[in-house]
Amino acid sequence: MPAVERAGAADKHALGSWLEEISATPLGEKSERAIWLQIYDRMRASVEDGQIGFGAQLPGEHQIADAFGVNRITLRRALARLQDEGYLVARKGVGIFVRPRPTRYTVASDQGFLASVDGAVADYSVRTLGIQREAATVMTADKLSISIGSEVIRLDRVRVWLNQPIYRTVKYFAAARFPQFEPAYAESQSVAAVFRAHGVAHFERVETRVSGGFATASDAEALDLTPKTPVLRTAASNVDPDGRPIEYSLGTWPLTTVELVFERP
Amino acid sequence: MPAVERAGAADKHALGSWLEEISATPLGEKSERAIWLQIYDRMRASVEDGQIGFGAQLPGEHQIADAFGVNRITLRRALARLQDEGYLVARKGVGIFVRPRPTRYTVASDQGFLASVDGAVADYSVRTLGIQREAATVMTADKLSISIGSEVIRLDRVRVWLNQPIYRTVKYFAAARFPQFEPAYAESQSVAAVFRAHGVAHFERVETRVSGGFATASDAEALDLTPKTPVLRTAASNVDPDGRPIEYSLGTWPLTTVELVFERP
DNA sequence: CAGTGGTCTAGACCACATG
DNA sequence: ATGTGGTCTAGACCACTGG
Repeated sequence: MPAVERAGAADKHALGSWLEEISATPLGEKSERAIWLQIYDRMRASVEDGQIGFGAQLPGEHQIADAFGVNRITLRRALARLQDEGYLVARKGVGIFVRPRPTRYTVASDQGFLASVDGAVADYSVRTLGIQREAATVMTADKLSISIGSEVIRLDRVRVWLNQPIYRTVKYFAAARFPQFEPAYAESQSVAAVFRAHGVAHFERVETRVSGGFATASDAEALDLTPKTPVLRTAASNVDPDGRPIEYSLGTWPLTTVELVFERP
Repeated sequence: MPAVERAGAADKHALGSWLEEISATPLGEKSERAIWLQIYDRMRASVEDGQIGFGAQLPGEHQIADAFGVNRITLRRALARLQDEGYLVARKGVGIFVRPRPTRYTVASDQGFLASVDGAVADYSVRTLGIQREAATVMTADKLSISIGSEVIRLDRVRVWLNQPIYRTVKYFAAARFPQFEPAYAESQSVAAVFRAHGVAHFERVETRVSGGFATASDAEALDLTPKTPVLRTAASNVDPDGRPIEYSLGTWPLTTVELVFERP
């Protein structure tokens, strides 16, 4: 299911003219700039200028390739790059869609999410993808200071901005520490509320690690991205006032749509 | 010029057998895993196991494709991914080389570089790519709290580990603040020493921003990467004890070879 | 079922670096 | 002059999704 409803039939007509417009001017010599890069330039500008709306479905690849007078493979290189940058999503068997993305998105990683966000708080929400109990792996056991195999709660969520997924987090908690996790979370959809319900009034982020990688299939599904697209990954640990770890959180962000800010307090 | 001298003629023979080995077992059904991914798996494992040494030149693309019995384009998808991950570098007109890369590389971004590094300090060094004076742009003027167009010093460097570039930084300083920058830097190759020579004994990092992008041509040259490969970018500001900005630093890191650590002090 | 994107082949020409 | 990687074409079949 698309994060944003796809454009209706009325927009389909508009897309025909969009394709005509964008492919009207002949492409330049390939010696100056590779053909696929020229197509990339035009399509990117077209998306950024809003000539084609968020959520709209593009014409088929064959059709676009024909309009530009290039081979489909050549066109696909341009599309691949636009997908890497989060402008487009390809859904196999369905089509290619314009992916809503902020031109730039800034979040201070050592604060709570809503406190650090630019713009209206009302535009943001959270979508819970899953919550389940499982056995602690070597990594989660280490990060939560519990024994391997003991029960952990795994919470899979996506932050949403204007109906568009911004980033995904998979959070781990020691089940023994939060026996009422599920009901408390169901009420509020808030981890901080679950903490409060268990007597943890404050918590603090002690460490954040940032690395890069490529979107897994589940990343792609959660973030409305094409699989294997490059992403930013974060790993963060939160501790309670006594310094005991209470949360280990893994984040995945589309590579080029976010800027993480770390400030010295 | 390669960062690591390429393997000599003796290794060329070894590479012939490397190719025979890696392509000996027939590829599986493409329905199970895409052919290019199967080739990617094998080549990556081969590089990680050290079956092919750092700096060695691979056989030509046509030759590798023939050995696997696949089309060159199919092979190139595997190579592209390996380049994205920093395992290989392609040099147009020359060949493809195994790129030395640490399996994982951890650096605490709010400390000095050498203080934060894993392993022997002696293995690390810095290579200065350029140092020049230019007019402050809107961005650098803002970050250094100086007026647009006033003189700034631009220092372009690469951090090197075991002869292999790890990351690139482009640093900006207000020229008025450091009149003796070039001679002081020439002596020590150290920015901290330049600061000390101008009476700045201590400085502090106040902010680091992390984002993602793709290697520019100069990034690729400095880091020994294939152009357009995904990278991590950092932007950091350092201030003197009075809180005045003295350095603005832009870093570029191969996407998957580094982990940045931000700790709460 | 028809249409989509994903993969693969078999060629070809080019710009580039090196000997 | 030769060999390299970079680009592009013209086909083809597949798996998947939706009506």
